[in-house]
Amino acid sequence: MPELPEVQTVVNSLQGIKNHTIRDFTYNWEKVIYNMPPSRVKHLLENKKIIDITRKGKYIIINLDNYFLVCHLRMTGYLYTRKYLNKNKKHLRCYFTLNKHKYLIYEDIRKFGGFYIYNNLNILNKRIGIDPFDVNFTSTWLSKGLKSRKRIIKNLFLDQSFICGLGNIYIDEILWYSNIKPTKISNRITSRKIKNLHTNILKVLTTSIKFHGTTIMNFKFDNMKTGNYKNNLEVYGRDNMPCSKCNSLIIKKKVAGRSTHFCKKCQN
DNA sequence: ACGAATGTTGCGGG
DNA sequence: ACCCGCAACATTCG
Repeated sequence: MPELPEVQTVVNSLQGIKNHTIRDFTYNWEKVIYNMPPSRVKHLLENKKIIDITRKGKYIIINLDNYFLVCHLRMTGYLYTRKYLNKNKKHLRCYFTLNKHKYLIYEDIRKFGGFYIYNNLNILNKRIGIDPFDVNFTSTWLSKGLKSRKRIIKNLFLDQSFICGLGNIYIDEILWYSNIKPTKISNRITSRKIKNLHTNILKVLTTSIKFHGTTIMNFKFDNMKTGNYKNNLEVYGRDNMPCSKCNSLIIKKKVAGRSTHFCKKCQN
């Protein structure tokens, strides 16, 4: 569920804990920290100050001075801060007790998400590709990237080591705006279309951030708020409904093992 | 009622 | 290089 706009929405909603200090860590699910046993975390992060909260791709990065607390929400993770803690929440997986009587709380229905704790961001930066809001993400960069590969465009965009932050929903939307069919091979997309594609990536993501992302089923931020970009969706979830450009019906079929929505007439 | 599908990622294998 | 299938897990949909 959470793709770049949703993750950015969460990051924005967490800015209030900047300059707070971690006092304690409590967990009730053993695998909530991907890269170490959670029993070590309390000692490691105690009294660490939150310098800032940023994002790369779909990763939330909490800078703790000499440590980085990195969170990935996967499908159903909720990360939020509250003044009070409800320990009875069914899907509460862990929480950080901060000073000033605040909590940083992590819930996750499906238990796919969780945290990494790193000394630096080398591993993360090596694993994931360019973020669409990175200044180096230009249409020239995109053009080189697409033309040097022969990959189905939907697969390529799902590959976070190429571009990070796009997922199933926004890829379908972006390709529709760009008149590119999801199965198009990357090196056969014309330069003119690539230029337009680059613009549409930024446009769709920026607009969605303005609407606090898309809530289809599970996405929530700041404990219970939902995103409103859903009303702007042109193809995702609109199979058998008319394309707003040409009126023919939106198709849904599996591409890259994922449900993919597109207009047969507009996208080629 | 039960199998399929759900937005993600990382892995092994072809 | 690249793609596929699957696993991690809980809930909802048809």
